[in-house]
Amino acid sequence: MKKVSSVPTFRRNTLHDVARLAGVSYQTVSRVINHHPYVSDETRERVEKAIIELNYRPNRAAQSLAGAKSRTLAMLTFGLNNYGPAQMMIHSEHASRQAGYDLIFANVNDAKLETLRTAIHYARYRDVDGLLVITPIIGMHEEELVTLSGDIPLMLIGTGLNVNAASVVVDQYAGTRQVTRHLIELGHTQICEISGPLTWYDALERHESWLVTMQAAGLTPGISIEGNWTAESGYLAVRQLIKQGAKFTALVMGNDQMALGAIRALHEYGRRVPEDVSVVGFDDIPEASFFLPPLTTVRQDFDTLGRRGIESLIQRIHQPHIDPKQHVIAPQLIQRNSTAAPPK
Amino acid sequence: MKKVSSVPTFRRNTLHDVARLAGVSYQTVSRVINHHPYVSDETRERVEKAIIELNYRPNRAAQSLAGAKSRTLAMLTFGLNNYGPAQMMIHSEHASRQAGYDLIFANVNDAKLETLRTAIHYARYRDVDGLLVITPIIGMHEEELVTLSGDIPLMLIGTGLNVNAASVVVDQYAGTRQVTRHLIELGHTQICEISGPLTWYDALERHESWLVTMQAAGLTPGISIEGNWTAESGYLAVRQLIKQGAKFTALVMGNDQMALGAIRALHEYGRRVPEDVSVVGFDDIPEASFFLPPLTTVRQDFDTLGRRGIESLIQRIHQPHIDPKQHVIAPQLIQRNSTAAPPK
DNA sequence: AATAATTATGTGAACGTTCACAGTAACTAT
DNA sequence: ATAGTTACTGTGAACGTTCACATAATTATT
Repeated sequence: MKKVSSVPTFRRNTLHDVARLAGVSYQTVSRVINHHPYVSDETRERVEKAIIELNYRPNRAAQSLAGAKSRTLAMLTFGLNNYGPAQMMIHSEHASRQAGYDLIFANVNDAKLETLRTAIHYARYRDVDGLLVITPIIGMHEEELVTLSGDIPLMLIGTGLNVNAASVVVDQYAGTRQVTRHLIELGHTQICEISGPLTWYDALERHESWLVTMQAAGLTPGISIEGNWTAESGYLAVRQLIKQGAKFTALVMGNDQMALGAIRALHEYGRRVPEDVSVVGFDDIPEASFFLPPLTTVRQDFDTLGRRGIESLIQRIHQPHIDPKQHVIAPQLIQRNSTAAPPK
Repeated sequence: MKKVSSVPTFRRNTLHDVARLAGVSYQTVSRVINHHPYVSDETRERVEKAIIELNYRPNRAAQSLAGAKSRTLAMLTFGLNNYGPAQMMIHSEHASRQAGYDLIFANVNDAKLETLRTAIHYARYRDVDGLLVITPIIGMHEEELVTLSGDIPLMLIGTGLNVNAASVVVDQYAGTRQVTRHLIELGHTQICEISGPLTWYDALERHESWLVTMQAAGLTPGISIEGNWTAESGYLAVRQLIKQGAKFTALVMGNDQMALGAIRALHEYGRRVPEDVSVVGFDDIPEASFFLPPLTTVRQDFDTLGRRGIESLIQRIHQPHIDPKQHVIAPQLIQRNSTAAPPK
């Protein structure tokens, strides 16, 4: 004899069930759900009671099919392996759910137009109400994204400053300016930089900011080497710097991981941080304060970035006619012990 | 005069459009999409051509509403701030999409039954085909989850060993056994442990494994302190250990971040790693090889964990009658330079 | 050769919701 | 009193798909 499943079959309650219990029509229930005006207080209360009693929740598929909002947002992510994008995603999910929206993800592995086109097309068929795209690298076809998304409200996160689209970004210039000035004020004049990959907005903007800040202070920028965000690339770059006999008393690193690699390389060559060389990072990952020594860095508030992105997107959904605006978030210098005055 | 939007309205192609172009009924198109038998090769080809020409993609909402599979999986995550859960999520997303499923996320902030009930209820209304739940902590009500999920195939990730449900886990016992034996073989006899929070399976199993391995080698386990996965907790715990005069030549840390904190604490007290004290971590985060010194640790393959989770879930969807099975993934000892023979 | 089984295609209904419209009752202004 | 609003509620159709069933064409079986 076959074993019969004892799992109770899930009976979905519908508008009609609620309507029956409340003694109204299904349409009235729909109105209550969607906060329409023109429902009497008395009726609303009765319906709300029935909704709670039946533990009713609207079927998203039906809502979506009936031409209403799908209450779903799509997020296209790029570079999820990196701390920044991953953090943005986590915080976006949170903000999204809090606002009553579902969030579906699609991670994009390259920035080819065709890949993006497919991803957006997919989102359209999903009937999403809005689109959040993490565009950290240059050449992610921002203009085409705007075109492709068509009538779906679009929001970019972590894109370049002054990109002409609705977006939320951190002011990388300001971050690097602060940290570079900090080094200059300590008395450093020989400052090298190991940047992130210059195909990334963040890296390019930090690099430019470092150059500009140095020049504004009347200093000659030291050597700059391009890394790839990993600790290893920071390690290798600093070794290279030392091998080729570069003179420096401070290093501006592309991010915290690269700073970690730099510290290790310096250690191997017997250069103490911060006594011989000052090192600064970027991001303020949770571990940064436990490096040897604790790292001076720039905090990017990914929490705010993700949350603001979602909030602005939802606002755009409700008020599509307001002109796209770029929200700029200020980063914050975090002084710890990896920076000090240069040796005499 | 009102400005007219120049955005071309997105005209969704439907089954009927494809049917018209191919000269068949909509039902036949549906059959082709769903790989039903009983479609002649000639017809199938014609329909497939029409699908490509119109760039047709089925509307998920309609499919879902019509009672078919939704081709959507839901993932309930817990502790996304931690490296492990975040990695699992990223890799699950990837595997999921590769298999043609959408993945929606819901992060759960506590393990209360009520919270879980809400999350699952939500997934049910979403008509998901399967449910993937990250259950890293003890008391996440695994049995209730099985009940609550009812007829929706359920898969747990990162839960306890020997939990009686379909699941994918890493063998934490084996990991800690390897790393502890490694220390013992180097000659250490005084080994302390700073564990992760013992409400987590991973932490508890590693703790037990450390105890058992020590005893099996005829050694008395040193002091054990409970931390909370953060570098800070590792730092504080080691300071406490030193202050209370504990004798140890090796430390088994709950994870890599905690190991980082431990190294810093030891450094502050002038104890060298590994000459005076050996330190081991767990996870093998990307930065681990750039710690000072590079960290000996245990690699957990989160890639495989996430991918296997999705694959097994999809398999369960297709073959629901196969008994739930626990997949165990072996971790791997990674020897670097934070371990050495104890001082004489 | 007739019947049954298999293959191939089509038709109507249903899923659970919103939209457009049609009412009715109550209140306001003439 | 009468028409004109305004507030509230209800009815039928539609969204794009799959399911259950019906039918037509072909092949297998007796």
